[in-house]
Amino acid sequence: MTDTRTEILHKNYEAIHRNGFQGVRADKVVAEMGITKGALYHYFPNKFDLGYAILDELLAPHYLKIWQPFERAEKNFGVVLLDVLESYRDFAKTDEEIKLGCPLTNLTQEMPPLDEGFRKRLHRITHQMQLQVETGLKNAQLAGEFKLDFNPTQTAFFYLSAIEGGFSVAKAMQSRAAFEMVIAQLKQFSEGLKV
Amino acid sequence: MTDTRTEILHKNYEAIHRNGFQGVRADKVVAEMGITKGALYHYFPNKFDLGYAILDELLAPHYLKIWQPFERAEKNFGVVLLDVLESYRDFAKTDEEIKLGCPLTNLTQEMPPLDEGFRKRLHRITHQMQLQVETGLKNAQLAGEFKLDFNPTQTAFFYLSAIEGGFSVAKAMQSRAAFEMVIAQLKQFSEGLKV
DNA sequence: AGGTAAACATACCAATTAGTATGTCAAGTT
DNA sequence: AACTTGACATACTAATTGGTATGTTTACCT
Repeated sequence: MTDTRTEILHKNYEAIHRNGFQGVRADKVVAEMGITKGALYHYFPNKFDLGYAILDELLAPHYLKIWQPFERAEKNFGVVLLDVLESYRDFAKTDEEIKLGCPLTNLTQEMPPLDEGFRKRLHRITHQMQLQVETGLKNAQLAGEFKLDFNPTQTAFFYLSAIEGGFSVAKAMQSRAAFEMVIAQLKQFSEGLKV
Repeated sequence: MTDTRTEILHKNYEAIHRNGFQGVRADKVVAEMGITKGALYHYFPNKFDLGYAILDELLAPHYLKIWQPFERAEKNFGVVLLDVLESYRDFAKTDEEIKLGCPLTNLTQEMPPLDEGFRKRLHRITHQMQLQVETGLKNAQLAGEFKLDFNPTQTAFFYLSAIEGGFSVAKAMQSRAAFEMVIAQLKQFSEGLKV
């Protein structure tokens, strides 16, 4: 059995994913675990710090890990891309996950205007993801994979946008097929970049 | 001076855009207008119906109008695309608007798991937007603009995803430049589709 | 054995929330 | 002139919220 703090983090992460941060009643979440507010406020001073911990300890590591393969891309850029896209597909493999959408995007829509702590953290995670892709693209370009006139920074933003956007549109449409189509198009797009 | 109901709609729309639906205190919003809850509940039976009215009367018409040019696209597809992208840029022309993000995406992340009425409406709006793009792409294809092997449905989803995703990433990064980069890439992508 | 601190539980509270019940007033309608 | 109706305002409530103050228990340390 996992320790209480970790379980509080995970259960509240799920609740946030389902209801949004503002929709979560943190004490009800822990009550469903069979414990009380006492435990919650023992480990976290308040609701926002609980949210920060979820971002720092769960979300950030998870997303950085998904995009990590890019950092080691060179000649094999195409394979790496397929890897990452596969991770994302795994990430949203059930219909329910499609309906809930991307946790990062969810929070990015909800929180930045409301809280500075969330804003900074979401900014940093997104920035790091973008850098990971950009690094991969640059390495691949140096390795001669891509045309020389292409712009790695722009392309990195485009990859991020298309994937996160695809996740979002799939949520709106409640259709995994929509997400798959975006992935297919993204692969095609990447082929077009090759030298 | 505009009538009270319309003003309630607009002011609450802004509040939702800023705080999310769950974050809006509808009575405070009308209080800032100088009126009271009496007026609010006179025109709308409850908070959700107010939300529905905002979707039906403000958001849906707005988005459908933005994407409408596609429905008349043929040989001029490139021009039409520039038109729509320009509308989007207009839509997010201030830094503040970038920071708040796309109202449609915001609500799409927040509401569908919480309420069926929102879910259906957001689904329908997105679906209609996708159809508009798809129609344009098909017409352009028939007019000989595109390669025959391309898939209009997939491409329509891709356009939507990239644009909405670009908006979302720009919000996370608090950078209009990020949005501009995605738009630039999308234009380039479209060039590649041409015959 | 006595003391201390971590890990919770219990009981409570002040503020806020959506929503309601009732009242008022001006503009038509008959 | 009496009556109705639409357009609000005022005052209230029941439920919920995040958060706190105060136990209690168990493990550990000396």
